[in-house]
This record gives sequence, structure tokens and C-alpha cells, in this order.
Amino acid sequence: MKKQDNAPMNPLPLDSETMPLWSRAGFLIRRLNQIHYAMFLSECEEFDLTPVQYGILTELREHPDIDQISLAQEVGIDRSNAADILRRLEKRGLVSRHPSQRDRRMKLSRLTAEGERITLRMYDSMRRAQDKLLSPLPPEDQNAFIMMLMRLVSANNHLGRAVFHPT
Amino acid sequence: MKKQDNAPMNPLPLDSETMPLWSRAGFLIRRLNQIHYAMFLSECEEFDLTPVQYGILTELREHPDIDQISLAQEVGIDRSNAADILRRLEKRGLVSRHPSQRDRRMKLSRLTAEGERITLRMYDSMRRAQDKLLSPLPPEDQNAFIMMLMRLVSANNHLGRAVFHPT
DNA sequence: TGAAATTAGGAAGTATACTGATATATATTG
DNA sequence: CAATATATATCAGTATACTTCCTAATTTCA
Repeated sequence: MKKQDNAPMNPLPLDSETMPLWSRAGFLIRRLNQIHYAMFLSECEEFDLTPVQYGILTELREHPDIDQISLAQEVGIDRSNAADILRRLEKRGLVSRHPSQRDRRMKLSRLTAEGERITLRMYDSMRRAQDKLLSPLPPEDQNAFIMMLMRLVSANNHLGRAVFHPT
Repeated sequence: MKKQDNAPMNPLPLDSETMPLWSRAGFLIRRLNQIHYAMFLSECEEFDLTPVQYGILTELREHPDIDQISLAQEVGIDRSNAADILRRLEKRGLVSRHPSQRDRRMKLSRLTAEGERITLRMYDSMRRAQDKLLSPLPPEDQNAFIMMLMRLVSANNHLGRAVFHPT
């Protein structure tokens, strides 16, 4: 504080000029998510599946007969959202759902033969979308970027209803 | 979802069979967007506004009497989405909308006095959410991360129905 | 000048993402 | 064992984000 005069200056200057939208991490991450979504849909056009739907399919492939809450936690979505998506995937014949014998509250999901086939066929397209998203960065930066993303997500993984959320 | 910070990570496995969700940039960006959204809502709880709503308010503050399509482009959302959000903000008395005299197709939006007041009062809370999101990274990495985000977004800005022009 | 193309906004529909409430099944405990 | 607490799924409601189709106003150009 080198200012000597005590005249009242702008008490709260127009700080939105100091930090415009395009310099805010939250804005950039939202836009990058939109961009990846668009790239994914473009690369996977023939399959007509969204990134989250494909995430659920790959998770079901690794954990057949999983319940909806566990699946939602694995994929990082809300349980209510997971139920919606599973209903659509079931309607399309990619997933089958059956009540659990062990715990009749649970509804277990698994891939159908068609779901398994689609999931495997989509893998390369998904990979192309990932690569394309990061392609503006030089390879060593791509790696650093992924590492930072992992750190940021794992440090705050409890947020966003992704992991166990008692009401 | 159980990976620890100090666990060995393989960000870009070349294994053609399985690239787990946790190593996919698209998945991590979606999760980080959820996390920022949750942090923003938490920091800005008293205002009951979402990140996108606040983005529109700050943009209206810099460009009063803007049309909906230009506004949507500035904020990086779809024009149909912008119309929805403006309708809600108008309903809450934060925004007023009136037809343009110059071009009667256009509907122009501007902040109300209350909208202006809220926007200014929210600035610090928004900043806290930004800082909190990046806090797991050391300061020099925070800067590098933002730079990479900007590069990735500007390189693919044509995707996701937004036109992005930092001024 | 008048027809065609373009542009702005809206309506309807779908998908993602979350909150809150409820019904039912299971688990706990007094 | 009965009362209570917890867990699972579903439903209703809201917000974001996009698509397609539509109307109306403006601009272009033949």
C-alpha cells in the first residue's frame, strides 16, 4: 500500500474484468466437457451411444450383475441417473435387468450378447475420441494433463454424488 | 474410484483391450465438471444460482442489451439453452428482456438492478470455488493446468455449439 | 421489386445430472 | 419378537445441453 491519499477509491472494482469467463477453470472445464462429448458422438456416430452410456457398458462388462447404486458409484453418476440410463439401455436390448435373489431390494444389471458385442466394437472409436481431444497438446503435456486431472478428481471424489451419498 | 494419490498410475495405457474409465480424459473431465459444479453450488449457496446462470449474468454485465444468440456464443452454450436460462432469470427478477427496435426478430436481455447487485456480490464466492477446485495442485501446476485447458478449448472451440472469442 | 436465402427465436423432444419424497425389503436392537 | 433404522429402487421435479422443426423478420440478389 503505497497510496497516501485517503480519498475513497473504487471499493470493489469491476473484478469481472480481472477474471473473465475464459480464464475461469470452471468455465474451461465445462467447455472441454462439451467438446469431448461432441467428439465422442462424432467418432461413435454409428453406435448412437453417449459417453456415459458407454461408460456404463464397459463397467457392466467388468462387473456383471452389479446393483444400480454400486454401478452409479463406479461410473461417477447419481443413482437416479443410473436407473434412467439403464432403463434406456435395457429398452435397446443392450442390458438386461433382474431382481437379486439374495436381496430382493436390488435390481442387478448385465450386458446382453448384443451389448457385449457393441461394447467391444466401440472401443477403438472411444479411443479415437480420447486421442483427438488431447491432440492439441504435445505428447508430454498430454501425459501431464491426465495426471493433473487424476489428482484433481481423486482429491475431491466425494463431491457430485459419485461416491456414497447418504441423505 | 479407489485409486490413491500415491498409487502407480498409467495414464495412457496402450493396452488395446481395456482402458479403464479412470484413465480416460473424457471421464475425468466429466467428473471434474461435476466436482466444480458441486463446489460452486456450495460456495454460492446463499445466491441459489448455477455456474452457467452466473456466467450469463457476468456476460450481461459486460454486454447489456445483447441478443440471445450472441450471448449463447459468449457463454459457450446452445442458443436454445440460453433462452431457457434467460427465461428463468427473468422470472426471478434478475434479468429483463425486451424486443429490439432495430431488428424485431431479436430479443435483448439486460441485468435488472437486483441482477447487477447479485452479480457483484457473488464474485468472491465464485473465486473461492475456482481456487478450491485447483487447490489440490501446487501453484505452478495450477497455472500450467489452466494454460493447457485454454489450449484444448480454443483448439476445438467450434465444437459443442459455441463460438469462443476471448477479447 | 419480389422471390429466395438467411437469421432470430420458439416449441417439442431426448439425454444427462441432481434433489427430495416414498415404498418396500432387509438389518438392527430393545 | 416387535419396533426401528437402514438400504435399494422408483417417481416427480428442476436445470443443463442439445437436436429438429417451425414461424417470423430481415437481407440478398436476380
